[in-house]
Amino acid sequence: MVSETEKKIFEAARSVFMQKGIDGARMQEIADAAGINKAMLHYYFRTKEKLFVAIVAEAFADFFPNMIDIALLDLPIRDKIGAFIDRYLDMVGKNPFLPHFMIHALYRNPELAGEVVANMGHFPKQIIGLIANEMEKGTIPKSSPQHFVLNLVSMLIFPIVGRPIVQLIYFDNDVELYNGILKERKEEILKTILKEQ
Amino acid sequence: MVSETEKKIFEAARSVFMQKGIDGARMQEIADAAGINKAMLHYYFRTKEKLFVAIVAEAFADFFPNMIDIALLDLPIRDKIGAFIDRYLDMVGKNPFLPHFMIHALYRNPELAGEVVANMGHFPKQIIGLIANEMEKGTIPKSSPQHFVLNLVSMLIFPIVGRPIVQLIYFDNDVELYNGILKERKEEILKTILKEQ
DNA sequence: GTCTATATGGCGATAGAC
DNA sequence: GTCTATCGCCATATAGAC
Repeated sequence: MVSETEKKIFEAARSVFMQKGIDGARMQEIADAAGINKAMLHYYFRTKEKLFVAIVAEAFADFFPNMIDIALLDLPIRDKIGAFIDRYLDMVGKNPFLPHFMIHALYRNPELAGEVVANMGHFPKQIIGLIANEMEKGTIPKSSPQHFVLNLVSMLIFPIVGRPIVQLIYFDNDVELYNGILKERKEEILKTILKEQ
Repeated sequence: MVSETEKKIFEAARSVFMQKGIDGARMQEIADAAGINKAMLHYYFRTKEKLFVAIVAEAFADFFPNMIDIALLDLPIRDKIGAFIDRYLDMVGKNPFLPHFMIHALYRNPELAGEVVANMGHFPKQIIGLIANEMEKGTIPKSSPQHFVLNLVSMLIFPIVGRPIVQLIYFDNDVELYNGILKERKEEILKTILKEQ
């Protein structure tokens, strides 16, 4: 049983930690966002770090199941990869801070690897196996399944996490222009990894 | 004229800020790493923020000239892109924290965009122009030069900045295995963006 | 469970002797 | 220029009334 107060704290903490990380976040800011006082944060979560770990664990626990069930869809591989891209961009639309948060959290807190692994199930093996299978069938270009997946997620995620710098350097910090580029990414990624001319 | 002490402070600050960011860094830690006391940091740089901005500006000011002169080499485009990849991986070898630092610094401090732009010269336009030119010549597959460059830097940089999470999820946190993967990236990236089967 | 008030320590920054 | 000592503040965390 989870109280209303605990839920409000959790939502506020998610918002603040996602945007500022554990170092940049302030317990007072989380309390304000939750509409309660600082003492309640410690009553429910004891320490700032425990609260942060809970948010990280939730983020990863939500992420993998949300991505993996696409592998189960009965679709041609091109559509399946397209759905994978759509799903990711949809998650990012709902929470623009998620990609940077996941990367930065594990970058600065590698000791949280255990929390992450506990929540990812068979996600990686399923994805790699799926790709290897399609390569055998000849429906996608034969190469290393690991590199294929790495290429896919790189071209999908980097334009998001690197947005502030890429948008600035290559697109004069033009937000609308960059939004347009992002809309074109799906087709561009598919054409590139499937090596369509 | 820059004193020895100032140099030592700068090197220590670079090391600490690169690894921990401005929020995670402590002036005391920088002073210890420099082998001097906290008061000297403020004597030379007045505030933590000014010191941080100086480090960010230096990082970007070093980066672009180091990457752009490859465009001037008289090489076939495949070799030129290969040299671009080599140069980047070489920089990362010397400073593994650089990619994440550059992205995170601008992510959390977008107001530093001005510092960055001031130091990047004509880097972006030169790169895009070079690619557009090669597409006209037909030496690389015709598409959008912007997406081509975005694909290239994505496949190059994401496996570095996302290393903690990618290595964990797809490679069981096996450091040696992941080092091997990174060594294969150059050929893999070239084959993918040039759409070689 | 929820609040106010406070303990406790660490932070960036400065004063001032040398 | 370099140091020690310290200021003033703000952070996390707790005590204790209700």
